Amino acid sequence: MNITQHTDYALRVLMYLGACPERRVTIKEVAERFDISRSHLMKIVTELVAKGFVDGARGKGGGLRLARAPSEIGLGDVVRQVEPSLALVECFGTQSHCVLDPVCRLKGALDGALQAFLAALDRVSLADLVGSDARLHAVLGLEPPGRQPLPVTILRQVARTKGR
Amino acid sequence: MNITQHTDYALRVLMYLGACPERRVTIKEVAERFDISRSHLMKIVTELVAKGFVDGARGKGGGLRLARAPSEIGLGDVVRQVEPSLALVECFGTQSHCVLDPVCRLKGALDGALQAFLAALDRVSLADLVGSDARLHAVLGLEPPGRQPLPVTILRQVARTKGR
DNA sequence: TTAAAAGAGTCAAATAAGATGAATCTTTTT
DNA sequence: AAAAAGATTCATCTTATTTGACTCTTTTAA
Repeated sequence: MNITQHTDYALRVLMYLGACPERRVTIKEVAERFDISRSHLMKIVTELVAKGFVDGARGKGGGLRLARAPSEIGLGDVVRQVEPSLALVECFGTQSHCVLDPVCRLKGALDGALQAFLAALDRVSLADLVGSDARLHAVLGLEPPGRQPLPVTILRQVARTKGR
Repeated sequence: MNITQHTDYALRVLMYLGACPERRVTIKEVAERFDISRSHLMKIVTELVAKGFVDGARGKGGGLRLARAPSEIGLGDVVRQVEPSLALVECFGTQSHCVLDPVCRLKGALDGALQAFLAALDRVSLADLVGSDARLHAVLGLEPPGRQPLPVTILRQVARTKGR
């Protein structure tokens, strides 16, 4: 059982944006920081924009920022909307092929567990993940909140050393 | 997010066995009833035997039966032991490649949700799934509890009509 | 008004996990 | 001994996911 990297990265992008509330962040910057391809990350971001989590601006000086306050972004919402499928087993779909289906209580049990899973995530917001201290900034190589823009050239060098 | 069919079938096999406490059931019979290949199902059963959920007997007159009472088999246990991986995201493993890892609270949130998921399953036993009524027997085409052995020839005919 | 920055979209390919089944081996009972 | 039944091994097929190149569109700043 796992969630897709797609969803995983979506959550991490939101964390990155939550850590930089004072400016717009470009996809390129995030891609280099996380060391993944820009094209790949683009799809994730595009979806986050479409689903209303992120506000994207085009053109020179554009970039990304959270569309809502971090405290208003629940992890459960993100997972529900971004994860491609929450059908734990085949029979969650419309037509099951299993002979047990008509009387099966397994489906109900699994669905209950799934709801418990999502409910646990609902209790956590992006604000909880980002926190108020500067540790996240430090790890991301960002300035403390309220300082100058990011020195992109340095980030590029960091990315180069791993080569991708 | 999904659990593997492997785990799904493991649970269904246990349900089948739970519905037939009075006799040993062969893998072939279960495979035909669920319309999946014997070889495939074999691996699932072998694992259930190795993990102590099922008691398998070889030789003529052999077959499968539950190794414990249905009320003593919790769904959480089964999922924990049978599902190949419960690492929701990459960073659950030993070495994460994510820059956020040292300060990441996402991992904790996801793990909390996973524990809630498993805890919900812990509250359900195989006995809860099988129930005391005859509905499961009916769907499986089995005799009501305490009657003669299953007419295998009929089951074979049923399986043939779908061809596999 | 034009060039550059940046996001959006399309397409195809590479991976890897999972699912599948054939063939053979081993054990046990009649 | 023979048949029944589970155990093991091996190879292949399938599919979701991951990946990234290439091109298009929008928008801002000079």
